[in-house]
Amino acid sequence: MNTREMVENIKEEESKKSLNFIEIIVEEDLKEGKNEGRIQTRFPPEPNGYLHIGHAKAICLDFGIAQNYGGICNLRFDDTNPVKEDVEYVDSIQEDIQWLGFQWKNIYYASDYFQQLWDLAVRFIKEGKAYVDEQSAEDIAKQKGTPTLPGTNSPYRDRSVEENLQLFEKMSAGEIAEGAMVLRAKIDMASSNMHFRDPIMYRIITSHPHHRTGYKWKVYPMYDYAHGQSDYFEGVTHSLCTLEFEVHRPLYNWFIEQFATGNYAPHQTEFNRLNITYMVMSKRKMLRLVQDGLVRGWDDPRMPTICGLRRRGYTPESIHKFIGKIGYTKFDGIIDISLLEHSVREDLNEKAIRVSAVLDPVKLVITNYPEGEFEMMEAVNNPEDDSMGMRQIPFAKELYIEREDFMEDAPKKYFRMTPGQEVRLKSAYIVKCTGCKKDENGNILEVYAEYDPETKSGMPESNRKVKGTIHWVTVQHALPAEVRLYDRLFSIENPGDEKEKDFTELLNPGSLKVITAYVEPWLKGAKTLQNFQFQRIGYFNVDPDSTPDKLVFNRTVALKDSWAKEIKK
RNA sequence: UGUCUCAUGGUGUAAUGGUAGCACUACAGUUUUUGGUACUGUCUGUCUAGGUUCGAAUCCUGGUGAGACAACCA
Repeated sequence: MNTREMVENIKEEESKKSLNFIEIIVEEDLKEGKNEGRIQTRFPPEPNGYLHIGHAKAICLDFGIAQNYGGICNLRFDDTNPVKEDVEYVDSIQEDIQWLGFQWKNIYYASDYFQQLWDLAVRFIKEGKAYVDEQSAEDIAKQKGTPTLPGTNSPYRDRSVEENLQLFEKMSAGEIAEGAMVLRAKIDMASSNMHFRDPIMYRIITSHPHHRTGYKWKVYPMYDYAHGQSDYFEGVTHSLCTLEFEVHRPLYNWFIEQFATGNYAPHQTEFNRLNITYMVMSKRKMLRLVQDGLVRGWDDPRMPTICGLRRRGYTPESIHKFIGKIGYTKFDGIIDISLLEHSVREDLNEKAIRVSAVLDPVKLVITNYPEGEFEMMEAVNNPEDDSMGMRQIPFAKELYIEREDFMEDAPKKYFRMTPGQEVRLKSAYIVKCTGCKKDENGNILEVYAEYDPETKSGMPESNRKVKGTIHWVTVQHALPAEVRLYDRLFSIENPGDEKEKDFTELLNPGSLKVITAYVEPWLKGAKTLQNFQFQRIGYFNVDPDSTPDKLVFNRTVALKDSWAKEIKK
């Protein structure tokens, strides 16, 4: 293929790649010359919890759009509610975004705009578009009506501008008790959109310090008021958020229209939020898992948090692959978890060193192998990638093999160790099983086999066709390691029951099993969070809990396993 | 008996009036120093009834179904 053809191919590939509906909107805006061809997005988390896989979807979009269309993406903390927020979360959010491989242009805080927002609120009051209400929260809720019934006006709705101004000043000065007054926008209590029924713009919070401004402010702006204005202040062109904010959009626009001048206005577009089968993904529930001690922390490998996934062994690339597969639409669906698991396998298959680890050991004695001797075998690190090289592993007379790799009376389709059958010991010799020793209850104590010295891996005779290959470690050299078998991410068995019952009752109870396994001796020096594939078992990484004396592995995900069914037949 | 939004195989997603395609799952086969990986194949789809059009998944109308909205949360 010549260069021109290659270029044509690439062009063709590019044109085949279909755009999602948001990219189409962006391209159209660009074509129409909106905002002078400027593209600006933001990722606006509230620092009240750790980022999870659902945020990764938003992050990939916010940062991705900016990257692909020559725009910028800022990180903005939506920190307008000091009751729930903390610097701990501010730090973890930054770490996780960077771990995913994204870098914001600027870092902003909604709290940076408190003065600006307050001044603007005063302007709203002066223009008769806002008023101070001193009813209780219950009364305000009652007057709000229901989605099918219009609301009624507050008795304080028609205060004079002067009085409103005075009261708002008092609220802001800390002279009014928390909950006693709020500032509301004066819109339409009969609107068919609940959010237009005089939404609250400011509430008093004096009981909690703000993580950045301390006790300086006594009143804090609400989301609907603060978010759109912040977007406007920053020059955001595309404000991307999830579907549940769809009904907020008219209000988002209304607030901006009240004061915006010129041609520029940010535009909100909503996409479907990420749902994965069985996965617990609400911040509230995740907080409970942490607080109730059901997990070891936000980075517990069963958590769907970014840091949990990282500790579990997920790579940033695997998460990108996953997000790339699910797409952005307006359809509120639920992704099968197998797509996520496939994405990690796909990535780790190319990166993880293959390692022998015996999880449920039974002793195999090579009866014709010299006593007390051992030799080093060369093992391929990764058959998918020669550049990952080879490693040396010891071989000796006494080995551990997987208990399930021996069957005394085997069915036809069983290709592993059974008396009279040849099997290959991975990277070593072909051996022929000769029998086993059992206790009085029929439990297998030892398995016996004879090796063929001509079949050492790499020698011509080793090319002999043998149906089965099994993994092994030597009794003498093998390293015991703690292996944490995480079934799945923390999951609920039956999401349908969620509303009826306490969700902690619905959690998958068997999601963590800790066992001791025997691994290749060189793993003692393995680095934390490094990924391995344990032959035929799954992908594992070295947990940060490991010490020089004790290796700890987490199972990232099991290998796709089709042979259990084969044997049944 | 409100407003907004959505509806393509089991799941997710393309086709932007012109051949319904891709991925996951499931199943079958080929290769293989692990039955993994890789490759090949099979099954399965436009919610419904009308209309516009030479032609509709796509546009229009009516049904049906699903989700969001009634926090001093974001």
